[in-house]
Amino acid sequence: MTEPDPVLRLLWRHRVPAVADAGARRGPRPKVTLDDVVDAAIELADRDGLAALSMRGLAQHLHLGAMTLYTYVANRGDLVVLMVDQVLGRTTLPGHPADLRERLEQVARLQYEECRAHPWLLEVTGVRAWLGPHVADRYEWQLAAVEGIGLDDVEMDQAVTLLVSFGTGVARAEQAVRAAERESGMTDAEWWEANHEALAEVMAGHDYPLAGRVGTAAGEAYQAASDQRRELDFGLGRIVDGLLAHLASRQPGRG
Amino acid sequence: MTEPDPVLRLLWRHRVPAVADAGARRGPRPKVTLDDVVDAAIELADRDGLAALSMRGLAQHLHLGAMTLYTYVANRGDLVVLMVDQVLGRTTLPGHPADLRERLEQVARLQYEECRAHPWLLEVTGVRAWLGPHVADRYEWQLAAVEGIGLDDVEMDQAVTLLVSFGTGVARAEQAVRAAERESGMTDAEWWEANHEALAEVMAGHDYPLAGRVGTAAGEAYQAASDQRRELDFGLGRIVDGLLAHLASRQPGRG
DNA sequence: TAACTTCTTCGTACGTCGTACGGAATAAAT
DNA sequence: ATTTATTCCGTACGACGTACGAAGAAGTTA
Repeated sequence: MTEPDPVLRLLWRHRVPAVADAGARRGPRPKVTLDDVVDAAIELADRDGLAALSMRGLAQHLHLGAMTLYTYVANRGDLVVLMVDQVLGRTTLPGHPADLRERLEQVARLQYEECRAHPWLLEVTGVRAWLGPHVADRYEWQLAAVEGIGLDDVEMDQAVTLLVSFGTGVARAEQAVRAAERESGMTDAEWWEANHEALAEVMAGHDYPLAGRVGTAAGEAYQAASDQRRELDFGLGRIVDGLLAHLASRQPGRG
Repeated sequence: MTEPDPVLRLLWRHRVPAVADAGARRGPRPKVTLDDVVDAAIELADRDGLAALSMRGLAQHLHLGAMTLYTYVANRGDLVVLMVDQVLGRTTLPGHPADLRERLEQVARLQYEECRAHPWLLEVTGVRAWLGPHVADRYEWQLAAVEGIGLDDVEMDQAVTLLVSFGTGVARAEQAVRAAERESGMTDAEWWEANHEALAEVMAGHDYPLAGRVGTAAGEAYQAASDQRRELDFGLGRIVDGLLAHLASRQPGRG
């Protein structure tokens, strides 16, 4: 058996009294708080993405030497863990509507909006679930949306996962477009303008009847960036239909 | 207007005759082919993940100097683009079953299996869609599964996106667990063994009735790694139910 | 007051990464 | 034989995360 992960104490620092009131401590007064560090990291990640968040850059933003950050956080991975929990804590969780459809949709839409507001959440990988207080709060809130509607425990988890992963997926597709634009420095339209000629030449003799027709239609429909939500609406409609039908098949007369 | 992206010619190299038959060329005979380079990169990414794939490591694997790779590929990003298209080309696309439900499910399951076989696909970001021949083939194949079932063009794209992003999402959740295990060097069970005590201490006084109950149930159910597919089955069942219901509401009597 | 302890701050340095640059080697074209 | 196009690759630069240890600040103790 190994030692427990020290990041746990940091994650729960605001809810564990013994950690919160540090009392009189030796050494120089810290220039900033851990909250400041994590907030600044979130700010930079919001602006430039998680990959562009460097320890040096963060330190400079806080007017600190690079290595000073390591008094607050053991390593970059732990910083990301703290960022995730802290940013989840910012959104106040709305109450669950009485209408079941609205309740289920809200779970997915909240996830979608949060990933839109903080796209770097989509870049986070390798993080053990169930770590921080706000992550736990969030899971509890999500489960409350599907509590008492006729699902067993495993199905509750599956339903939440389905809704959450769909909201995340739509946000990810949207973010992929923006990431490609940022990386190449040109919008989709500009890329097409610059490449459609070469693409036509290179694809000469290869037909994609469906992809050509549908891709064009979808491309035009999604021209207005705000219309990305149509995909969210469509998929969410189908998913919730499916979930409600599943419940109805269990205990007819409800829902 | 800027120049067309040179990676297009590389992507379509096997389908454009003028590119394929290089003819007599000057200079030393290349030690390897571009296909060799990309195949080796796929092999390394399969083993260690995309983040661990370095140009130096790949070059060493091919018994080349590090900078030699740049005669085959302009930069690492282009290499990843080529990897994606090339790995998609490896899976032979099955025919579409007559049964509509099976047809829809197959789209999602193929995506899931492919992401399981090549988890680094989940790490790929910022890639412009619609680039390579195999990506185009794939999109065409996916659309064929939903062609002629009563959806308009935009809905066809939405339905495919829904199925594909669900398959990807389940694979991603699965991969997240494996990534956390690899990164921390301990399995979920080992992590729990080492941390449940500290976690209980730090969470003292905070109740998560639903999360505790459901998380435990889900954790036990998913103990056997193969049971991750239960989530795929559940979600896919609901999604396809919803899609079929949507079609039925359009033109009753079909399905 | 002086010594000790503990804590924060941070400069230096190492090994990694992608890749810009330029030169050497090679083979076809002239 | 010379020119030209191409492959190969050693060196080097600026980023990255972070190990290490010194310098200094503030509380504790003698």
